[in-house]
Amino acid sequence: MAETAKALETSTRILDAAEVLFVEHGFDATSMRMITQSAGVNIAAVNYYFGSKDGLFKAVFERRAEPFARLTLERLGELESRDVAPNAREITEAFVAGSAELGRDASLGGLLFVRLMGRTFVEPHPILKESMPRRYGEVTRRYLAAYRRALPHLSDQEVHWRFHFLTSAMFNAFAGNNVLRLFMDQPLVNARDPILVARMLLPFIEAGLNAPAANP
Amino acid sequence: MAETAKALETSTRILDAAEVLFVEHGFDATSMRMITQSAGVNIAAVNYYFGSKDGLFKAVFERRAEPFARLTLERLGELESRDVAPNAREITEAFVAGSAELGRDASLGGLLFVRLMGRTFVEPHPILKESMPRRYGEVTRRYLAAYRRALPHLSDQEVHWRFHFLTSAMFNAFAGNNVLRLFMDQPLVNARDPILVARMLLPFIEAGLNAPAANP
DNA sequence: TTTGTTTTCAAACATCTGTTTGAAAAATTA
DNA sequence: TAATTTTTCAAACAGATGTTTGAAAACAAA
Repeated sequence: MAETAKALETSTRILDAAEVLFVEHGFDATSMRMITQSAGVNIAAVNYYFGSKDGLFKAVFERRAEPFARLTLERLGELESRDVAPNAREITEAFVAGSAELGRDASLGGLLFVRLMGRTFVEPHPILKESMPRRYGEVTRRYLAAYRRALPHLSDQEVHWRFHFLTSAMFNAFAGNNVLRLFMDQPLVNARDPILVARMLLPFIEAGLNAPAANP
Repeated sequence: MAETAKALETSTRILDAAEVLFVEHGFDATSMRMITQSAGVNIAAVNYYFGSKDGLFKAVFERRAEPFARLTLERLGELESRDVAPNAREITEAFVAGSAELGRDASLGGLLFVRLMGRTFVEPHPILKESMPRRYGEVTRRYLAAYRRALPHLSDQEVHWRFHFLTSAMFNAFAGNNVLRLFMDQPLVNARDPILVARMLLPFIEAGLNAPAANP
């Protein structure tokens, strides 16, 4: 199945609709009927093309996973092919640029995938347990190694901690998961424009990474 | 209703069970039957004491909201009553200390509430729209003002952005929402111990806050 | 066209959802 | 004690959930 042009168009419409709804409402709060209605297809189509709702979720993720991994690895590769070793700022720029690029190009899923990532950290769906490390293991390992070289004053452990912090800040920022939006009536900052977010984010992260070690 | 000792004990058992389950599975994926079964009470008890599932969620939040707001405001108040103006590190310590304290004291909800907060940024429940700004508006305003004074080289806007970044990193760190946990098979960093998290977090955030402005 | 495959569709499936009911039990008040 | 209120409980409620069915429609290959 899913070989003809017709089938491809239908399954794509389902993926597009599901992506938006999963990001907006989360996995559990998004029903099959919401998805199929939004996609303009029959309810049975989801099970026909993706087997189950879980299968659809996985497919939604898989479609964006490769471009994202490719983009971030490409940027890092360019950096490391130079003759001078990249510093923390440049490595971060490569990573952020990949995300921002993804966020700008609608054909790559736009900001939706970044937001979906942000959700997934908080509520990881069991079905991704296996595919995520396979897809992003290399990305993570290579960025961690690059940071390690750029930050010789930090231990392995502490480099991992800081990567944890920077990705949290980054994904939430791109997703617009703003504390202020929740805590204040008129938040001053509520933008999701990837360019603006990246510009605000970079000085913060660069300084945070270069900070002295916590361990004495 | 909810005046006798018996009623108080029952409603507390419901709140405790619901808190754990909401944090673990989220609002939608947690059913009434899961909650009442875990609490050892009849299904109807939730509607009897809290009116509805939404009402229960609000009650779960409200129970922890006041102690958290009080703790963070107390720490800031102590700082500002000194004769020297606090710097960014000290202000952050006050904020983080409040969260860590909450995380350590089980009677205050332990880490559960911090994790629930983390979830709420990503999937804000409509029922909190009104109560959150009322509860945390003052906390946010006072911390933002303190940061503003401690970071005169930053605009209002940029202070807000950095507060956004620091809270994202903080809540995710305390909640253990680790990118590495999702991306790698054997994450080096997976601790949720508030003391350790706070020690790793502080140098990163302090440096990030003090970083030069992004705007030229 | 005829044959075979792929795709759509309305309807029904069993199961789970949050909520309500009305009576029994327990606790409190008089 | 008896009268009254508060709290529990099993059962049922209407509606939504993901999934399956089997036939009709659309398409492709012969």
